[in-house]
Amino acid sequence: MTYTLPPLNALRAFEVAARHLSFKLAAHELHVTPAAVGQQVKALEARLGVQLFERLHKQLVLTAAGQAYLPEISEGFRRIADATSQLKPAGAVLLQLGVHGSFDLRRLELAEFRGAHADIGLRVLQPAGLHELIEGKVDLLIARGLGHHPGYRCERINEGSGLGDWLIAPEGTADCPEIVSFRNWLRALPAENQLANHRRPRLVGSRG
DNA sequence: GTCCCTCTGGGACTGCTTCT
DNA sequence: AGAAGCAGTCCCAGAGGGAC
Repeated sequence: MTYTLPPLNALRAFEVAARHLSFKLAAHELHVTPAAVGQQVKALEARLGVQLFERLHKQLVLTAAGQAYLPEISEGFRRIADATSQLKPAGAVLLQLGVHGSFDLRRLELAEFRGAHADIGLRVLQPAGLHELIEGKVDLLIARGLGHHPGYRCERINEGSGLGDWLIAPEGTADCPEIVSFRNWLRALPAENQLANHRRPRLVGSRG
């Protein structure tokens, strides 16, 4: 069977730009310039013969065609990501976690995570910050004092503590299975673990 | 002046085709 | 099978337009 497909790079540019409704933010996520994203989208529109965005002043708006197209394309990319992660042998999926310098890794009980998720290879880089995340040196980041950042999904780790540790992942990969697994693992940790960094760790031993 | 998108020209890279 | 040439693609920098 032969598939009639538009360029996948152009589809990806469309998907990200549609999520952000901004070429600039899309470019930030894809690590290219806004001009590159704009060209990809324009080329896609030309190829399809359908206008996907309405260009307003300082704002992108999805046309009806774009709105109809986006969920299908997003679902397609999600399926590809899922299929790829299922295809890889155990441990072949490498999740690179960046952690700010004052974070106590013993809070995370990483050895237990590795034991529970043998299919995910976990590598920790400390210290690491947003710079490492933007450069792609890490896949997700535990950062302090970075509540919101365009193009990235930011979630509080220690909810209600009043202290500022955040889990940050690029919007485009925030729903990847391995990142979802780690996020769920983090949420399932006991509250004392999540707060231990700021009280002083009382976990026995270092298993990280 | 600032912000965001578009356009243009050019360099770098990729992949296909042809030749040995 | 491997090397070389070439065309197409991709992306960037910089300039410009338009609205605030």
